[in-house]
Amino acid sequence: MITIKDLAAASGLSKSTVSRVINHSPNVKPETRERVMEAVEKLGYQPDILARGMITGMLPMVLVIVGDIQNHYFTQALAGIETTLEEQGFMVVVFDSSYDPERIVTSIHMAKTCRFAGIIPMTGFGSKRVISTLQDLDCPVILLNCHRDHVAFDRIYGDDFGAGYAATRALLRRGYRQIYHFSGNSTESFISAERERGYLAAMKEAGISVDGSMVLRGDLRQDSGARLAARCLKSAKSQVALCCNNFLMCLGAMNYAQQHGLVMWKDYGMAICEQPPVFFMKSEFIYAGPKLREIGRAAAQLLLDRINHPGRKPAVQPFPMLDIYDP
Amino acid sequence: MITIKDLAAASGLSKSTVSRVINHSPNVKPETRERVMEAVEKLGYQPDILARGMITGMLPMVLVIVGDIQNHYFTQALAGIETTLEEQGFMVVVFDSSYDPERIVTSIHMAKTCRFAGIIPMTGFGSKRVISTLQDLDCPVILLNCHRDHVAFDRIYGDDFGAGYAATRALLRRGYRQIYHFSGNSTESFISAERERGYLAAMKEAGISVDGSMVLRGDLRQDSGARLAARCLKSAKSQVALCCNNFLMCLGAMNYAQQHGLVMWKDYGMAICEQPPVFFMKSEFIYAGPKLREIGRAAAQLLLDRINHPGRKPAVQPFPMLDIYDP
DNA sequence: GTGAAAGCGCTAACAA
DNA sequence: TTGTTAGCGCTTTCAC
Repeated sequence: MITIKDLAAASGLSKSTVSRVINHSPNVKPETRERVMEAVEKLGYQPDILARGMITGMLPMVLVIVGDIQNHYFTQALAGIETTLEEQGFMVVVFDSSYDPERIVTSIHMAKTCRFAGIIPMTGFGSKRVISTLQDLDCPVILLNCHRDHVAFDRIYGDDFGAGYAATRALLRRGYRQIYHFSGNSTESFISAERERGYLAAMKEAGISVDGSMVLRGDLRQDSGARLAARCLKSAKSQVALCCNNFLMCLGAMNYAQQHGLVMWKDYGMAICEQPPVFFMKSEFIYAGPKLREIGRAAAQLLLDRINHPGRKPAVQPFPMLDIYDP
Repeated sequence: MITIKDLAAASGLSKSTVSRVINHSPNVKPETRERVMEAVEKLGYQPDILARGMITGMLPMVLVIVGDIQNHYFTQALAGIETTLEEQGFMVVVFDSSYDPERIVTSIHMAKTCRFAGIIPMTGFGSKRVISTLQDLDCPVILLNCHRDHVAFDRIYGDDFGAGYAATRALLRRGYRQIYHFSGNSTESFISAERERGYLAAMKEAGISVDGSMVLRGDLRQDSGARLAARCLKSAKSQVALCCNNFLMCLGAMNYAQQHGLVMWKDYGMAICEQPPVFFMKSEFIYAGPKLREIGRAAAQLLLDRINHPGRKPAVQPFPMLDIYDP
C-alpha cells in the first residue's frame, strides 16, 4: 500500500506538505503541488480513509436503519439517500433491523465506535432506548419519517396527511361516495395515522359523514387487505371504492377482487396512500404518496448540511412533494 | 469517549493488559481479568473499531455491490447476507451500482482504502476493469451469481438451469405443450441464458421440438413482457403457457392478460424461473428459482470462511437449493 | 502474567 | 511556504 511517506520520498518533500496537497490546502506553491501530484499519479496513491478517520474523528460513512430491506418503501428512499451521499464521497451502511429496537441500539453503538459521519433512522421509534442511545451520541442524526415530536433531532417527514387526502379526493372526483379506508393500527404507526387523518379530512370536506364502519383496521399486510376486501366487496356494488393505507393491503384487496371476478373501475374503485413499487407505478389504481426517492435525497442533503454545520438547532423539515397518479 | 487508557487508569493496570483482556487472550490471571471487566462495565467502554482496524488491517465491514437496490432479486439476497454477517459482528455496506462498471470500480477502491474485510459483488461483470480492480485487491471476494469462469475468485451461484427446467416441467406436467419462453438477451446475462437452457432441456426431454419462434427475446423488463404476451396470447388458446425468464416480464405479461380478459390457468398458463418478491410468493403462478435469501446466507458464510482462512485456492460453489412453487 | 515502547497512516498544531 | 513533532486508540513485539 502506498502511503504519504512513499509520496514524500518520491517527491523529496515532507509528509506534511504531501498531506497539504492531498487535502487541497491553499498554502502550497503550485510547483510543489505539481511535484506531489506527479508522484500520486506515478505510484497510484490512494489515501487511507481509516487513518484519516482516526484523526478527523469521522469516517465518511452513514448508517441507514431500515425496518425491512425487502420493503419497497425503504429501498426507494434508500436509492435517493445513496445517490446523494455517494456524490459527496460517503458510503451507506444499511442496517435491516426487522423493526427490533434492541438490534437498532446495537447498530447505533457500532456506528459510534466506527465514528460514522451520521445516522439516518427510518424506523424503530417506539423504543425509549433507541432515542436515548441516539441522544448520547454526539453524531448528526436525521430522523426520516419517524415521529415528529422528537425535538432533540433533525427530522424530515413526508406529507402523509396530504397523501391520504389526495388519494381520497381522487376517488371522490370520480363520483365515489362509499369509500372505505383500510388502515393500520393507528396508535402504532404515526404515518399510517396521518394517512387516515387525510382520508377523514377529505370525506368531511365532501360532506360525507364517516361512521366507524368505514375505517377498517388491518395490520398493513397483504392478508389483512384481502380479509378486509371480503367485508366490503362481497355485495359488489359498483359505487364502492377502497382507499388503502398502504400498498400491501391494496395488493391483498386486488387479489381478492380478481379471484372473485371483480374488475377495477367497473366493480370497485381503488386508491393507495403511498407510492407503490416501481413496477406498479402507472398501473390501473390511483395512488398518492410522498416521493420516496426524493425524500431520501432530501434527508441525505440535510445530513450533509448538519455534518458541515454542526451545532445548529435541530429542526423539523416537512417534505411536501407528493407523487399523485390518477389515470 | 472511554479508551483503554481510561480502563488502565481505573483498574491500576497497563494498557497492554487491558488490551489482552478485551481480546480474550488466555495469558491473563482470572483475577486481573475481572478487575478489568469491572472497569469496562463501570465506564461503559466500547472498543474503537477504527483504531483496531488500523492495526489489524481490517474493518469488520463488507461491501455488497448490487445492480439496483429496488430490485427484489438483490434485496432478498441482501437480507440473507446481512443476517449472516451481522451475527458475526460485521456490517454491510450496500452499493447500488446502477449496473455501471465505472462506479463499481470506484466503490471497490473505496472498500480497499477503508480496509474492508471483504467484497461480495452481485453484478457488473461485463467489465474487464472491474475484474482487474478486484484482482489487484488482496481482499476476500465472493462473486455471487456472476459469471462462473472468473477462476481467480471464489464464487457461488444458484441453479438457474434447474430453475428454468423445473418451471417448464411444472407446465408440462399440467399438460401444456405449447410453452413459450420469454427470455432476455442471452449473450448479456449469464443467468438469463442458464434459465433458457433449462427450458430448452425440459422441452427436449418431453419430446417437444422447439423452433426459434418459441423463444421470445425481451429486455427482462415489464414492458417487454407485455409486448411479448401480445404476440402469444392474442388468439387466446387455452393450451398456451408462458415460461418467463424473470418476474418483471411475467408481471408485464399478466397485466396484458388481465387487460384482455384472459384468466390464468383458464386461458393460459404461467411459470417464472426465479423467486418473485415476497408479496407475490404463493400467488397463482408457478415459480422455480434459487432460494435467494439462502444463497445470500451461503455467500456470506463463504466470505467469513475466506476471512478466517486466507490463502485457500478460489473455488466454485454451486448452490443447488431451489424454491419450487406449483400451486 | 504483566508492562513499556513502537507504530499503523494520517492530520494538525507549532516552528522555521 | 515548508518541515518537525506529537498524537488519534489500539495491537503487538519484546523485555521483565
